[in-house]
Amino acid sequence: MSASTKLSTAVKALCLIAEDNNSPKTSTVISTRTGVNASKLRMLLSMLAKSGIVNSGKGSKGGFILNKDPKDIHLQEIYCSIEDRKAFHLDVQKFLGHHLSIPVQINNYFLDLFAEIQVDIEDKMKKISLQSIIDKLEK
Amino acid sequence: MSASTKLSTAVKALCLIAEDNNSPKTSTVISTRTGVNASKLRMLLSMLAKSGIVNSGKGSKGGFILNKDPKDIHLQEIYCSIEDRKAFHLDVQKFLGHHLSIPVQINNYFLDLFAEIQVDIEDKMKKISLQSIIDKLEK
DNA sequence: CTTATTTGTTATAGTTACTGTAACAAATTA
DNA sequence: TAATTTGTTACAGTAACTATAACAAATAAG
Repeated sequence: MSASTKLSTAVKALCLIAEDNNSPKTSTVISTRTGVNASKLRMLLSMLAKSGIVNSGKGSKGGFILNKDPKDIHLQEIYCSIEDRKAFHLDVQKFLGHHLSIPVQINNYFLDLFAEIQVDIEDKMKKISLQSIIDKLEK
Repeated sequence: MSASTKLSTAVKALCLIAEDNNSPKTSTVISTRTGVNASKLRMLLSMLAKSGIVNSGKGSKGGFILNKDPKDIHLQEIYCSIEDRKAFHLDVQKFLGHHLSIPVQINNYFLDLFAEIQVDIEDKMKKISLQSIIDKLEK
């Protein structure tokens, strides 16, 4: 599952949970509504639980609820919870040349550039709250 | 080869070609200096040739030369020449629900967001010329 | 206490995608 | 005619991803 698919899947799940935050939603219910496998959802949601975005409960009254107001949940936060890998997978090919060779210097140049792009993307995502996405859906 | 690896590899090749644009450089020579397989370089460079960034010549005096001033070659142009796939591979998972279901709406939301990010990245790349990269190497 | 439910995590089998290389026709030069 | 080099296709090997299954641990209910 790519970083961007994970992100959109997580947001789908969070929107469904937000519909009624009084009754926990199980991974099975979310799976039925989103078409995403329940195991996979549990993997994503357990990561969101670890970073305090949702609460999870086991057993017959178990499931997932939001642990924060949707106004206070931002895309960047969700993204960082579910994605270890730096960035949207912007990489360069390693080359074992000496320090001042062109390939090595270009690698460093692009590592810097891709890091900058990553920051830009995360800044953009910091400005987007879960609530703002929910508002757009209700239109 | 990921989009970003392709891009940095192409720039490496172009920088080496730019060193002396009077004598064409063969894929074998560029391969030796970059550590990238010659066949793969030919694939990349043939795409750059199709979009007019380099000229290629076959035979014993053949090889690749730049077809433009490095000041007039921009990263975005290089990127678009070598990459069919839209963007840095930002995707969402398809879901066959009805038109107004949350998963479908979220998919559309993220497709728009990722398209916006793609435009941001390309705008950034439009401002970077091959010459500006070469200048940084000579420092 | 036992049974049912649900998360959290690991494992697994099947498939897809990527990687590096080879191979060779077509074009060019000598 | 022979040597060189691009441009393109093919291919085998490997790595990565996908979807699902499986099950221990925790919780709730009867």
